[in-house]
Amino acid sequence: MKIIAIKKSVTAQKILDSAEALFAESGYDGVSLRHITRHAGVELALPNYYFGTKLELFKHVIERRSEILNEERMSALTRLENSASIDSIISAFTEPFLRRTISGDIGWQNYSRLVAQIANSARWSREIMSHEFDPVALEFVRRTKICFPSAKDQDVFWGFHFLLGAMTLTFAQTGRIDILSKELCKTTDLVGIHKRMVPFLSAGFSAICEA
Amino acid sequence: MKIIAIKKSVTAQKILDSAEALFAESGYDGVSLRHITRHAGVELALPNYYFGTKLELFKHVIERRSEILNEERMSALTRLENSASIDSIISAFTEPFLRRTISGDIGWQNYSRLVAQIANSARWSREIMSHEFDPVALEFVRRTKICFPSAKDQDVFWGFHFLLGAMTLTFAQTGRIDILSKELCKTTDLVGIHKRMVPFLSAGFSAICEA
DNA sequence: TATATATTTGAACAGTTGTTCAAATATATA
DNA sequence: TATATATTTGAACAACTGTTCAAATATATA
Repeated sequence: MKIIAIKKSVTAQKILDSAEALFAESGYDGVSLRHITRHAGVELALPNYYFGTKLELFKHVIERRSEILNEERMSALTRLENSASIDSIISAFTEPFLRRTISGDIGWQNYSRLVAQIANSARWSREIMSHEFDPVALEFVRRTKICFPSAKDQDVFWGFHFLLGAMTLTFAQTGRIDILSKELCKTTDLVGIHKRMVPFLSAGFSAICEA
Repeated sequence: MKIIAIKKSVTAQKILDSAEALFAESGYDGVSLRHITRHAGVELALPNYYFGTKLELFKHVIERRSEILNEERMSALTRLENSASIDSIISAFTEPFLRRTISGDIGWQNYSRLVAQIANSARWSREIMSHEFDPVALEFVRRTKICFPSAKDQDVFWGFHFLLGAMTLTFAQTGRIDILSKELCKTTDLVGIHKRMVPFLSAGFSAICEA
């Protein structure tokens, strides 16, 4: 089965959509191929026909949108001028994810929740996150170093790490903050959150990267 | 089975330890009762005897250490003077976790990884995180509000949210940052990370909570 | 020591798991 | 239209799942 065929097959896309939604809700092991095929309205044998094993299906789910996200982030980063502020560098990294997630596309919302789980899992983080997202992450680090010429490399890497933690939990949309704040804060208000997140992270970077 | 009996039974503790280690590695659905009992060297029926269902066992694993953590955080927060800085408030919240995790106790390291996954999972976050950790979180918010009198409640809640994301990913110890930074940064160097994390988060809070 | 309670054992239950495959059907090619 | 390729079907496989329980054993109590 070639990639071109998968992209064109509506059956393959239905399987990916259902798998994405269910994996986002219950994780890799919490979902069976029968759950996925029932949800997608297709036969049990079809995931194997298009994607191979369950694990390969899982990786296809991740890759389908990481390709898009990587392109958008990379082009946003390279579009910055050399003297770009830390605010604009952070935004270049976080905004593509924000735009996709708030677009109303339920698929991107599921994907966000799924990535949050993967990023915080020892089992998946190295295997999937590193493989999918490290090249763009390194470009982010490179641009941030230019912004803070006196910063040590480690400071920038740890800054990125804190950014990633804050960002993934935000896009995970767990709803916990809604309960904690007695509905004062809404998990779904991603635009409002983003307006606070970028200044929060910018100040954090400045604090540890400026000598 | 009474709680007192569970705490005294070495079998019950062996089951909790094994469950904790395996759940941390592979999540709730990635681990079977047979994995747990084999790992613990006990019979399959014993988790049911001591804890009931698999889900109840899972919750016992979480509660065992959340009780300790909550007490230590709460007493660290109440020990602060009224004019405490944001640095000291954040430290009061994050240090107990740090101390336990770096103590060398592998159980606490497993617990940290497990909590990170739960906090970023839509399925578990509301059910478990809110129930276990919200009272202390609200005390953290209350103290932070005193620190920033002009801050809106929402700003403080979102600050806490970003803190939680950065902290959980840190204690998750996924090892991804080691790969990204080509071993320049070490996931296991929690003391070094904490020294950067507190200033990072303090500056973030100040940025969004000061008028 | 005799009796009551607590714990452990080993097996069984029905249902679910990922994966495979030959046969059937649909679609494209010549 | 005849032939080749792509896709779908429905069933089967062995292994694994959480839960239950009566019987066996160990421990405490009187």
